[in-house]
Amino acid sequence: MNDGSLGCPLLHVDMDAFYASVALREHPELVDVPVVVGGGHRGVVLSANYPARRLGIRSGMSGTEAARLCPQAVRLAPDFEAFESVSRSVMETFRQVTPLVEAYSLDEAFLDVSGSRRERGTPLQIAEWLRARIHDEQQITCSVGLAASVSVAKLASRRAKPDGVLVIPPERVIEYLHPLDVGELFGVGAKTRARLHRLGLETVGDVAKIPLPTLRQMVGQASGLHLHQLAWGTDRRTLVPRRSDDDPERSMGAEETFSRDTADPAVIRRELLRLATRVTRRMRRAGLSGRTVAIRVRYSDFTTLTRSHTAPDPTDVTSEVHAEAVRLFEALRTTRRIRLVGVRVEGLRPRAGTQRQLELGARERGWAEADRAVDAAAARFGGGAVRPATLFGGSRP
DNA sequence: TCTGGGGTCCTAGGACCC
DNA sequence: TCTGGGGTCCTAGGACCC
Repeated sequence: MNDGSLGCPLLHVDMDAFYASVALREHPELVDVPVVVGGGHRGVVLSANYPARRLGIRSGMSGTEAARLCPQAVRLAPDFEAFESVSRSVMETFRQVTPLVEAYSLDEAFLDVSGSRRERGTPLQIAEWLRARIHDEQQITCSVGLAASVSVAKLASRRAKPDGVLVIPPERVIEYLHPLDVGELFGVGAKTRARLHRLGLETVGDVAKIPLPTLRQMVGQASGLHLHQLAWGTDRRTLVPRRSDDDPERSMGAEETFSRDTADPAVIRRELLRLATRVTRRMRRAGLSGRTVAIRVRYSDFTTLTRSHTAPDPTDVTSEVHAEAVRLFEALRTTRRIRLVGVRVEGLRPRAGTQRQLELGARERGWAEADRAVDAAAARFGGGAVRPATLFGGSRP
């Protein structure tokens, strides 16, 4: 059977208004009214259902603006445990079709079904089967783009939304791509789009016609080549089936916007401790440690800076990461009001067994043991059960 | 009382090494 | 008395993605 999808074995599956759709399963009476997930005090909209979108509400928009556009919209708090649980189930459904699944985010995945034809049919048949399964099992809809390359499949799913499928066969890629605005390309955001427009390049076709060396001069070596390939639909990006132990996360971080800006060093140190605790706990759970500690500081005027320090040895010890974060912060010698702080550990690698433990002095070994005890207690009694003493009693900033 | 939180990758300059 | 020239690491910033 040839339904036109045989040359398009790469699928991009994208859940429609994912967080809102999952949240609405618990509130069927709200499906036809505008609903927004997130967007509380100082927050942004994480997801909006289609009635809300029709009023101009978009994810990423500030809650204030969403409320202005639609004061009567119902606001629901995000339930990430529910989102993650639905996401895991959906990814499992994908893996029934092919092991080549890249879980790109909670609500998106790339699938390579080139090896599934004999058992499962054409790519288009597979796409429709998946859409039906997900709808039956999860009561949410998704859209699927099919193409010969990852980036074109990604564009196709966007065009298929909501609740649709779009096949872009290889011989139609150019005619499909070239009239699009450059900003539609995967990887071209607002800044690059504006820059390209200023250079007279408005459509994908405009970019395609520029000689590669000229393009590279305009936007840099790597982005130039990438952009050129995207514009011709020839990018060679392949699926990354799943991060494994050989390919761990490269960094882990946590950050938080204060409910009110603060210049109080004690409040900031305490927040750095909360964040360091969160980050290192996740690192230890994943068996990772890292040498570089970075902090991020956003002032009330939204200017943002980062400072980092790389130590000779990796660590996953809360007190060490916190101490470095405080050192970096104090080196700023700032008295300005601060909106957000963040802590991130970079250069993560699998923890080298007990090797470092043997080299540690008694004091450090003590901290590492204390962390493990805290982790164990947190695992039994919940994340908030055991905290450093300085986190008790202090009112949340 | 505009503007979250989690990430990845690239660039550019300086240090340092061979 | 030669404005070499790679390569890697570190730091800071920026763009982008969901």
